[in-house]
Amino acid sequence: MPKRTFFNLPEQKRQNLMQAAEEEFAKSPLYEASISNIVKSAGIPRGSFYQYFEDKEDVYFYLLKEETKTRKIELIDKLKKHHGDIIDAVIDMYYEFLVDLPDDQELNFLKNALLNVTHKIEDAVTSMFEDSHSNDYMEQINRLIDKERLNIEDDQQIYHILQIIVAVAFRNFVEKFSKELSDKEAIENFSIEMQLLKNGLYRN
Amino acid sequence: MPKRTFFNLPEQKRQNLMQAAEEEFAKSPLYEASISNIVKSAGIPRGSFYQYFEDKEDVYFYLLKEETKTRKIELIDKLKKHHGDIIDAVIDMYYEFLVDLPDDQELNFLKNALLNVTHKIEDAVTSMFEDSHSNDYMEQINRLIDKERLNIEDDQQIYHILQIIVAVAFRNFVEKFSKELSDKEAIENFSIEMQLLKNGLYRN
DNA sequence: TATAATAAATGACACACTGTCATTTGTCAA
DNA sequence: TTGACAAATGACAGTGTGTCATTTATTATA
Repeated sequence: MPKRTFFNLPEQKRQNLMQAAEEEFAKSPLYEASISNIVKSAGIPRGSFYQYFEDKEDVYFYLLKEETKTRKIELIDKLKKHHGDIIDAVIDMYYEFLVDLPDDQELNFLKNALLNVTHKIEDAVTSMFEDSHSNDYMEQINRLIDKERLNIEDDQQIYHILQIIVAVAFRNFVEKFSKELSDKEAIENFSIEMQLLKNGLYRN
Repeated sequence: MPKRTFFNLPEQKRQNLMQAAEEEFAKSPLYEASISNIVKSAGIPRGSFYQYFEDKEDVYFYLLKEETKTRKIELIDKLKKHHGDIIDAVIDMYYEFLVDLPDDQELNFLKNALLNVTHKIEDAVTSMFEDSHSNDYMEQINRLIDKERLNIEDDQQIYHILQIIVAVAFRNFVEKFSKELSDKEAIENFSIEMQLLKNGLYRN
C-alpha cells in the first residue's frame, strides 16, 4: 500500500505521478520498468518517490488494484443482466474488455501484467502437452486419452479440454503454496475441482 | 536456450553450475536472484557465465524445462494406469508431486516459480471475487448468482466454481495476448471453454 | 612438430538502478 | 514568533549487469 503521504498529495500531483507510472508499466513489464524513469517522467525528485511508496511493486499493485475496482461494478451489472448466470456474465465481461476497452495505455499495462513471467512459466508447464522435438509425444498422449468419455464433437476440442485442466491444476498449485495448505487439503480441493470439471459446473 | 559452449562443457562442470543456479533460484525468486551469487557459488568467473547463457532468464527457463521433462514421462505412465482417464491421471500426478517429491531444493525452486509475480497478479484479479472492506460485495455476488443452475451440493462449493472460472478466464487472456489472437478468435475460444465448463468435460 | 586458426576463459570496467539519509523547506498550532 | 512535525530533496554508497580486450586452451593443417 502507498504511504499516507501519497494520499495527502494534491489531486493534481497524485494523478500526474500515477499517469507517469502507468506509462512506464505500459512500456515495460514490472521487472524491466524502473523507478528512475517514473520520477523523471513525473518530474519529481527520486527521494519523493520513496516518500510515497515502499518500492516499485508498491505502485504497481496499487495501479493494478485500482484497475480491477472498475471491473467489480461491471460484474454486478452483468450478473443482473444475465439473471444470475455467472458464466454468461463472465463471457460478457471478457467480450467487453476486449472490444470496448479504448485506452491503449491501459491495455498495454494489463497486457504486460499478464504476459511476462506468468506466461513464460505457464508455458513451460503447458509444454508437457506439446511435442518437444518430434510430435511423437503428443500423438502418444492423444492416442492414450479415452475420447469416448470426453464431451467433445470434434478432435480439435481436445485442445481446449487440456488447456482447462492445466489452468485449474496450475491455480491449485499456486494456492497450495500461497495459502500453505497441507497436502491433504490441497489434494481434497484439487479433487473437488476436478470432479466439477468432469461433471460440469452446471446441472444438466 | 543456453549457448553451444554450455553444452560443450565437461559434465562435471556443467552439473556444478546448474546446481549453483538451482540453489540460487530455490533461495530467491527469479527477479531477486542474481548472477553474481550464482557465479560466486559455482566458483566461475563472471565472464564465463555470459559465455554459456544469454542472461538470468536463460538459465532459469532451461532449469524449469529440464524439470518438466521428467514429468512428461510420468504423465504417459499415469494415463496408462488410469486407462485413458485424463483427469484421474492428472489427479494422480498432482498427488505424487506433492507427496513423493523428496528434494527440498527442487521443491523450493518450483515454489518460487509459482509464487512470485504470477501469484500476486492472479490474486489482484481474483480479488474481484473477494470482499474489499466490508463483505457486502461478496454477499451481493453470492445473492445474485443463480445457484439452482449450479452443480453443487453445499454452498461452500461455490468457491471452487468461481476459482475454476477465474483460472480458465485468466488463461484465455494470456493466450489471447501471447498468441496475438484476434478478438473474434479469442472470444470464440473463450466461449467454447466456458461451454465445456458448464456441461462438463466428460459425457454424462 | 611448429604454426595458424578457432574457441573458450577471464576479470576489469562502464553504466544503470536502488534505497537511504542528512539537510532543507514547508505547515500549523500554541 | 517559535517550536514541532511533515514533507521534499538530491547526493551518495552499494550492488548488480553486460561487455570487451586480453589471455589461455584446443584443434586443424602443413
